[in-house]
Amino acid sequence: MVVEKYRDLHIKLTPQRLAILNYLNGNKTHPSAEDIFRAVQKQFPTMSFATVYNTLEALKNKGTVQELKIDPNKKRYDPDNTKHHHLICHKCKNIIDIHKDFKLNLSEEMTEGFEVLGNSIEFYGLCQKCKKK
Amino acid sequence: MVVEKYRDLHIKLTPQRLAILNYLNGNKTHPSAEDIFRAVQKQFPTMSFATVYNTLEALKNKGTVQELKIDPNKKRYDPDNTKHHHLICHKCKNIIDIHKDFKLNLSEEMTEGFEVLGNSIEFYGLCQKCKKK
DNA sequence: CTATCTGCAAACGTTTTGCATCTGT
DNA sequence: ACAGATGCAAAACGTTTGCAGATAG
Repeated sequence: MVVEKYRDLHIKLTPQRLAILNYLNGNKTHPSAEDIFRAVQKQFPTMSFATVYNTLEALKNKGTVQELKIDPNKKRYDPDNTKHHHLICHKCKNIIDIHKDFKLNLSEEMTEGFEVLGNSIEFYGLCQKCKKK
Repeated sequence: MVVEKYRDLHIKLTPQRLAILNYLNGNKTHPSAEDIFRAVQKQFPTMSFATVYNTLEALKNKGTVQELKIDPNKKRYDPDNTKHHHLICHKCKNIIDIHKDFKLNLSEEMTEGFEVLGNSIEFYGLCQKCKKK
Protein backbone atom coordinates (compact mmCIF):
# COMPACT_ATOMS: atom_id res chain seq x y z
CA MET A 1 0.00 0.00 0.00
CA VAL A 2 0.98 3.58 -0.55
CA VAL A 3 0.98 4.61 3.06
CA GLU A 4 3.67 2.08 4.01
CA LYS A 5 5.95 3.59 1.43
CA TYR A 6 5.95 6.97 3.09
CA ARG A 7 5.90 5.98 6.74
CA ASP A 8 9.61 6.50 7.18
CA LEU A 9 9.34 10.12 6.16
CA HIS A 10 8.08 10.76 9.70
CA ILE A 11 5.74 13.48 8.63
CA LYS A 12 2.00 13.43 9.27
CA LEU A 13 0.39 11.54 6.44
CA THR A 14 -2.85 13.37 5.84
CA PRO A 15 -5.08 12.35 2.93
CA GLN A 16 -4.01 15.51 1.10
CA ARG A 17 -0.37 14.67 1.53
CA LEU A 18 -0.87 11.14 0.34
CA ALA A 19 -2.55 12.50 -2.78
CA ILE A 20 0.41 14.81 -3.38
CA LEU A 21 2.87 11.97 -2.80
CA ASN A 22 0.97 9.74 -5.19
CA TYR A 23 0.94 12.43 -7.82
CA LEU A 24 4.67 12.95 -7.44
CA ASN A 25 5.60 9.28 -7.25
CA GLY A 26 7.45 8.41 -10.44
CA ASN A 27 6.39 11.71 -11.99
CA LYS A 28 8.85 12.82 -14.66
CA THR A 29 7.08 16.03 -15.68
CA HIS A 30 8.86 18.30 -13.17
CA PRO A 31 5.58 19.89 -12.09
CA SER A 32 5.10 23.36 -10.65
CA ALA A 33 3.17 24.00 -7.43
CA GLU A 34 0.16 24.83 -9.54
CA ASP A 35 0.41 21.59 -11.50
CA ILE A 36 0.37 19.70 -8.22
CA PHE A 37 -2.44 21.83 -6.86
CA ARG A 38 -4.60 21.25 -9.92
CA ALA A 39 -4.01 17.52 -9.94
CA VAL A 40 -4.79 17.02 -6.27
CA GLN A 41 -7.71 19.44 -6.29
CA LYS A 42 -9.64 16.94 -8.40
CA GLN A 43 -9.65 14.60 -5.42
CA PHE A 44 -9.83 17.29 -2.74
CA PRO A 45 -11.81 20.26 -3.96
CA THR A 46 -10.97 22.25 -0.84
CA MET A 47 -7.24 21.77 -1.30
CA SER A 48 -5.26 24.96 -0.79
CA PHE A 49 -1.93 26.21 -2.02
CA ALA A 50 -0.81 26.51 1.58
CA THR A 51 -1.02 22.75 1.87
CA VAL A 52 0.85 22.18 -1.36
CA TYR A 53 3.68 24.47 -0.35
CA ASN A 54 3.69 23.18 3.20
CA THR A 55 4.00 19.60 1.98
CA LEU A 56 6.67 20.47 -0.57
CA GLU A 57 8.63 22.22 2.16
CA ALA A 58 8.44 19.12 4.34
CA LEU A 59 9.50 16.87 1.46
CA LYS A 60 12.37 19.16 0.54
CA ASN A 61 13.63 18.95 4.11
CA LYS A 62 13.46 15.18 3.98
CA GLY A 63 15.36 15.15 0.70
CA THR A 64 12.48 13.42 -1.07
CA VAL A 65 11.83 16.24 -3.47
CA GLN A 66 14.15 18.72 -5.14
CA GLU A 67 13.30 22.29 -6.05
CA LEU A 68 14.37 23.06 -9.59
CA LYS A 69 15.57 26.48 -10.72
CA ILE A 70 15.11 25.64 -14.35
CA ASP A 71 12.18 27.96 -14.95
CA PRO A 72 12.78 31.62 -14.01
CA ASN A 73 9.07 32.27 -13.56
CA LYS A 74 8.12 29.56 -11.14
CA LYS A 75 9.64 26.83 -9.05
CA ARG A 76 9.34 23.31 -10.33
CA TYR A 77 9.69 20.14 -8.31
CA ASP A 78 11.43 16.87 -8.99
CA PRO A 79 10.67 13.72 -6.97
CA ASP A 80 13.68 11.94 -8.46
CA ASN A 81 16.34 12.29 -5.80
CA THR A 82 19.04 10.35 -7.61
CA LYS A 83 21.84 12.40 -9.11
CA HIS A 84 20.84 13.52 -12.58
CA HIS A 85 20.78 16.46 -14.94
CA HIS A 86 18.22 18.01 -17.27
CA LEU A 87 17.79 18.61 -20.97
CA ILE A 88 15.37 21.44 -21.70
CA CYS A 89 13.67 22.42 -24.94
CA HIS A 90 14.19 26.10 -25.67
CA LYS A 91 10.78 26.38 -27.30
CA CYS A 92 8.27 24.24 -25.43
CA LYS A 93 10.23 24.07 -22.14
CA ASN A 94 9.82 20.32 -21.98
CA ILE A 95 12.35 18.71 -19.68
CA ILE A 96 13.86 15.25 -19.78
CA ASP A 97 16.18 13.67 -17.26
CA ILE A 98 19.78 12.82 -18.04
CA HIS A 99 21.08 10.07 -15.83
CA LYS A 100 24.78 10.27 -16.42
CA ASP A 101 27.62 11.15 -14.13
CA PHE A 102 30.12 13.62 -15.52
CA LYS A 103 33.53 14.18 -14.04
CA LEU A 104 33.93 17.93 -13.75
CA ASN A 105 37.20 18.87 -12.16
CA LEU A 106 37.96 22.45 -11.28
CA SER A 107 41.46 23.68 -10.67
CA GLU A 108 42.24 25.32 -7.33
CA GLU A 109 42.89 28.68 -8.92
CA MET A 110 39.41 28.74 -10.46
CA THR A 111 37.49 28.12 -7.28
CA GLU A 112 38.83 31.03 -5.20
CA GLY A 113 38.86 29.03 -2.00
CA PHE A 114 35.43 27.50 -2.52
CA GLU A 115 34.84 23.98 -1.34
CA VAL A 116 32.99 22.44 -4.27
CA LEU A 117 30.30 20.03 -3.15
CA GLY A 118 28.23 19.28 -6.21
CA ASN A 119 27.02 20.37 -9.59
CA SER A 120 23.97 20.46 -11.77
CA ILE A 121 23.97 20.63 -15.54
CA GLU A 122 21.28 22.01 -17.79
CA PHE A 123 21.50 21.01 -21.40
CA TYR A 124 19.58 23.15 -23.85
CA GLY A 125 18.25 22.28 -27.24
CA LEU A 126 15.19 21.52 -29.30
CA CYS A 127 12.97 18.54 -28.75
CA GLN A 128 11.90 16.36 -31.64
CA LYS A 129 8.54 18.08 -32.03
CA CYS A 130 9.88 21.63 -31.95
CA LYS A 131 12.74 20.77 -34.29
CA LYS A 132 10.30 19.81 -37.04
CA LYS A 133 8.54 23.16 -37.06
CA MET B 1 33.89 57.08 -24.89
CA VAL B 2 31.14 54.93 -23.51
CA VAL B 3 28.53 55.85 -26.06
CA GLU B 4 30.62 54.58 -28.96
CA LYS B 5 30.85 51.22 -27.32
CA TYR B 6 27.11 50.71 -27.37
CA ARG B 7 26.22 52.28 -30.70
CA ASP B 8 26.08 48.97 -32.51
CA LEU B 9 23.39 47.70 -30.17
CA HIS B 10 20.97 49.76 -32.27
CA ILE B 11 18.81 50.62 -29.32
CA LYS B 12 18.02 54.15 -28.21
CA LEU B 13 20.80 55.27 -25.92
CA THR B 14 19.05 57.33 -23.30
CA PRO B 15 21.00 58.65 -20.31
CA GLN B 16 19.28 56.08 -18.11
CA ARG B 17 20.30 53.26 -20.40
CA LEU B 18 23.86 54.46 -20.52
CA ALA B 19 23.93 54.48 -16.74
CA ILE B 20 22.64 50.90 -16.70
CA LEU B 21 25.16 49.84 -19.32
CA ASN B 22 27.97 51.46 -17.37
CA TYR B 23 26.89 49.73 -14.20
CA LEU B 24 26.78 46.38 -15.98
CA ASN B 25 30.00 46.82 -17.92
CA GLY B 26 32.53 44.40 -16.48
CA ASN B 27 30.26 43.73 -13.50
CA LYS B 28 30.91 40.31 -12.00
CA THR B 29 28.35 40.50 -9.18
CA HIS B 30 25.43 39.05 -11.16
CA PRO B 31 23.07 41.80 -9.98
CA SER B 32 19.31 41.57 -9.63
CA ALA B 33 16.96 44.15 -11.15
CA GLU B 34 16.83 45.84 -7.78
CA ASP B 35 20.61 46.01 -7.52
CA ILE B 36 20.68 47.75 -10.88
CA PHE B 37 17.79 50.01 -9.94
CA ARG B 38 19.46 51.10 -6.72
CA ALA B 39 22.79 51.77 -8.37
CA VAL B 40 21.37 53.84 -11.20
CA GLN B 41 18.87 55.65 -9.00
CA LYS B 42 21.77 57.46 -7.37
CA GLN B 43 22.40 59.21 -10.67
CA PHE B 44 18.76 59.41 -11.76
CA PRO B 45 16.47 59.80 -8.78
CA THR B 46 13.37 59.45 -10.98
CA MET B 47 14.54 56.13 -12.39
CA SER B 48 11.79 53.53 -12.47
CA PHE B 49 11.76 49.76 -12.45
CA ALA B 50 9.92 49.86 -15.76
CA THR B 51 13.02 51.36 -17.33
CA VAL B 52 15.32 48.80 -15.74
CA TYR B 53 13.23 45.89 -16.95
CA ASN B 54 12.65 47.46 -20.33
CA THR B 55 16.39 47.95 -20.83
CA LEU B 56 17.24 44.47 -19.62
CA GLU B 57 14.68 43.07 -22.04
CA ALA B 58 16.31 44.97 -24.89
CA LEU B 59 19.78 43.82 -23.88
CA LYS B 60 18.63 40.22 -23.54
CA ASN B 61 17.28 40.36 -27.08
CA LYS B 62 20.60 41.70 -28.33
CA GLY B 63 22.45 38.93 -26.51
CA THR B 64 24.40 41.46 -24.45
CA VAL B 65 23.02 40.31 -21.14
CA GLN B 66 21.98 36.92 -19.90
CA GLU B 67 19.19 36.20 -17.46
CA LEU B 68 20.34 33.80 -14.76
CA LYS B 69 18.06 31.24 -13.15
CA ILE B 70 20.42 30.69 -10.29
CA ASP B 71 18.28 32.34 -7.63
CA PRO B 72 14.75 30.99 -7.38
CA ASN B 73 13.48 34.17 -5.76
CA LYS B 74 14.59 36.71 -8.28
CA LYS B 75 16.18 36.95 -11.67
CA ARG B 76 19.81 37.95 -11.82
CA TYR B 77 21.65 39.34 -14.79
CA ASP B 78 25.05 38.62 -16.25
CA PRO B 79 26.72 40.99 -18.73
CA ASP B 80 29.41 38.42 -19.54
CA ASN B 81 28.24 36.84 -22.76
CA THR B 82 31.20 34.55 -23.21
CA LYS B 83 30.58 30.88 -22.52
CA HIS B 84 31.06 30.23 -18.83
CA HIS B 85 29.59 28.51 -15.81
CA HIS B 86 28.91 29.46 -12.19
CA LEU B 87 30.02 28.38 -8.77
CA ILE B 88 27.52 29.33 -6.08
CA CYS B 89 27.88 29.41 -2.31
CA HIS B 90 25.05 27.49 -0.67
CA LYS B 91 25.03 29.85 2.29
CA CYS B 92 25.68 33.38 1.12
CA LYS B 93 24.62 32.85 -2.53
CA ASN B 94 27.79 34.50 -3.75
CA ILE B 95 28.53 33.60 -7.35
CA ILE B 96 31.83 33.34 -9.16
CA ASP B 97 32.41 32.68 -12.84
CA ILE B 98 34.06 29.52 -14.11
CA HIS B 99 35.65 30.07 -17.48
CA LYS B 100 36.32 26.54 -18.59
CA ASP B 101 34.93 24.55 -21.45
CA PHE B 102 33.78 21.06 -20.56
CA LYS B 103 33.15 18.39 -23.15
CA LEU B 104 29.81 16.88 -22.27
CA ASN B 105 28.75 14.28 -24.75
CA LEU B 106 25.33 12.72 -24.56
CA SER B 107 24.50 9.45 -26.25
CA GLU B 108 21.67 9.41 -28.79
CA GLU B 109 19.53 7.17 -26.63
CA MET B 110 19.65 9.67 -23.77
CA THR B 111 18.46 12.66 -25.69
CA GLU B 112 15.17 11.27 -27.03
CA GLY B 113 15.50 13.02 -30.35
CA PHE B 114 16.56 16.34 -28.86
CA GLU B 115 19.06 18.43 -30.77
CA VAL B 116 21.44 19.52 -28.04
CA LEU B 117 22.67 23.07 -28.56
CA GLY B 118 24.38 24.06 -25.35
CA ASN B 119 24.74 23.58 -21.66
CA SER B 120 25.18 25.48 -18.46
CA ILE B 121 26.72 24.12 -15.30
CA GLU B 122 26.10 25.27 -11.76
CA PHE B 123 28.65 24.18 -9.23
CA TYR B 124 27.63 24.31 -5.60
CA GLY B 125 29.73 24.64 -2.54
CA LEU B 126 30.86 26.86 0.25
CA CYS B 127 32.90 29.98 -0.23
CA GLN B 128 35.97 30.67 1.84
CA LYS B 129 34.14 32.94 4.26
CA CYS B 130 31.19 30.62 4.87
CA LYS B 131 33.44 27.59 5.21
CA LYS B 132 35.17 29.13 8.20
CA LYS B 133 31.98 29.58 10.19
C1' DC C 1 -4.06 14.84 24.16
C1' DT C 2 -1.40 17.83 21.55
C1' DA C 3 1.82 18.96 18.02
C1' DT C 4 1.09 19.54 13.59
C1' DC C 5 -1.71 20.22 9.39
C1' DT C 6 -5.54 22.35 6.67
C1' DG C 7 -7.98 26.02 4.36
C1' DC C 8 -8.95 30.62 3.75
C1' DA C 9 -7.64 35.21 2.96
C1' DA C 10 -4.54 38.67 3.32
C1' DA C 11 0.24 40.09 2.61
C1' DC C 12 4.51 39.88 0.23
C1' DG C 13 8.31 40.59 -3.24
C1' DT C 14 9.23 40.56 -8.00
C1' DT C 15 7.92 41.49 -12.52
C1' DT C 16 4.63 43.31 -15.98
C1' DT C 17 1.43 46.52 -17.86
C1' DG C 18 -1.23 50.81 -19.32
C1' DC C 19 -0.84 55.19 -20.35
C1' DA C 20 0.38 60.07 -20.79
C1' DT C 21 4.48 62.47 -21.65
C1' DC C 22 8.99 62.98 -23.37
C1' DT C 23 13.25 62.25 -26.37
C1' DG C 24 16.95 60.11 -29.45
C1' DT C 25 17.73 59.43 -34.00
C1' DA D 1 8.52 63.69 -37.02
C1' DC D 2 7.78 59.76 -34.81
C1' DA D 3 9.09 55.21 -33.13
C1' DG D 4 10.22 54.05 -29.12
C1' DA D 5 11.65 55.27 -24.18
C1' DT D 6 10.43 57.15 -19.52
C1' DG D 7 8.03 57.35 -15.02
C1' DC D 8 4.30 56.49 -12.31
C1' DA D 9 0.83 53.72 -10.41
C1' DA D 10 -1.84 49.79 -10.66
C1' DA D 11 -2.11 45.03 -11.57
C1' DA D 12 -0.43 40.47 -12.02
C1' DC D 13 1.94 36.53 -10.54
C1' DG D 14 3.98 33.01 -7.60
C1' DT D 15 4.84 32.30 -2.95
C1' DT D 16 4.44 33.04 2.11
C1' DT D 17 2.06 33.99 6.31
C1' DG D 18 -1.44 34.34 10.25
C1' DC D 19 -4.83 32.23 12.32
C1' DA D 20 -8.98 29.45 13.75
C1' DG D 21 -10.52 24.97 13.46
C1' DA D 22 -9.46 20.06 12.38
C1' DT D 23 -6.80 15.74 12.77
C1' DA D 24 -2.89 12.18 12.76
C1' DG D 25 -0.11 9.85 15.82
